Amino acid sequence: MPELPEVEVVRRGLERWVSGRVVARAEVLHPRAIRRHVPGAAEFSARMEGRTIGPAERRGKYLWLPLGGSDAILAHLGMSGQLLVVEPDSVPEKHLRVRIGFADGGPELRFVDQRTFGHVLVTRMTHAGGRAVPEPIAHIAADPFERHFDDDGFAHRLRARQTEVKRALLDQSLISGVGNIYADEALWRARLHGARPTATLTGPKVAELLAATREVMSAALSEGGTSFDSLYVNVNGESGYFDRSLAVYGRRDEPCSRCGSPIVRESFMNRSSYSCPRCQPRPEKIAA
DNA sequence: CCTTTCACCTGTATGC
DNA sequence: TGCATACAGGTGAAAG
Repeated sequence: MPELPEVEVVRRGLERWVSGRVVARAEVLHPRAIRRHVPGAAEFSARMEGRTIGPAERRGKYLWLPLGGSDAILAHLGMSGQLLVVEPDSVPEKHLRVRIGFADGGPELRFVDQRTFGHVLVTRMTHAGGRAVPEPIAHIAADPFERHFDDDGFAHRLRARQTEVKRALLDQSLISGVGNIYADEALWRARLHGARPTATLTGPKVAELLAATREVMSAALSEGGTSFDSLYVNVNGESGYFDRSLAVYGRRDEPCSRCGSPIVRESFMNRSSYSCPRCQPRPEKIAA
């Protein structure tokens, strides 16, 4: 379940193994993997053949490889997507969706995705949020590690929302890169229950939550990303693993490391939320 | 316009 | 054993 730290690990792998190389051919093995490339598979391949891959970039959970001329290969790993760099003659993976070969005859880039929630496409670049980004993600907010992320603006917009704080953290148009795992971890660090109405948070509390978000994702990145079901694999096929450092996620009934109370699991948006019932008390419902 | 819900997808674990 | 069900959950379209 790649979130920002895992995607950043992949970006670094692409930067090392793919940037600077010339695309020779691209093959689409599953149409759903390029469903957001409207012109179709043939155009997808033709669009990148002969072009040189630029430095790998990322915003939140999206990755892209500039092709020059304001084009880029944009990728999202979804739930189970992997970008692998492997020898061209290596056995095709069971869920191989797209393969991109290079003119130098070296290792090829493969997009492998069991659940095909992820996707790849070639797109034009545009300008959004003070930065050149691929057109399809112009609506995605800056992530908290971007140089120009606006902390005060984030606090202001979050507090103006009529929703709960975990929903806001997961809203990629407000802040990008945060998924279910790190949202729970950040909320635990900030001692907030996910159901807390955003409008009741003070500015300093939002700043604390933002700091906690950065801390937990920095820690994950320093250890190479998190994985739970072995589906997440970095660009060279090496699995990232970080779950020992998680305080609450997936730890139902285990003692909270701060107060010893058993961690509880609650259903949320057809997902799971984990929290400490003592450190993060659920806000009382206020009658309307 | 803002917020919430649901479809999309498949492998693994669990229950009867 | 076999079948049904729950679960993992990011995204964006659709609904409210």
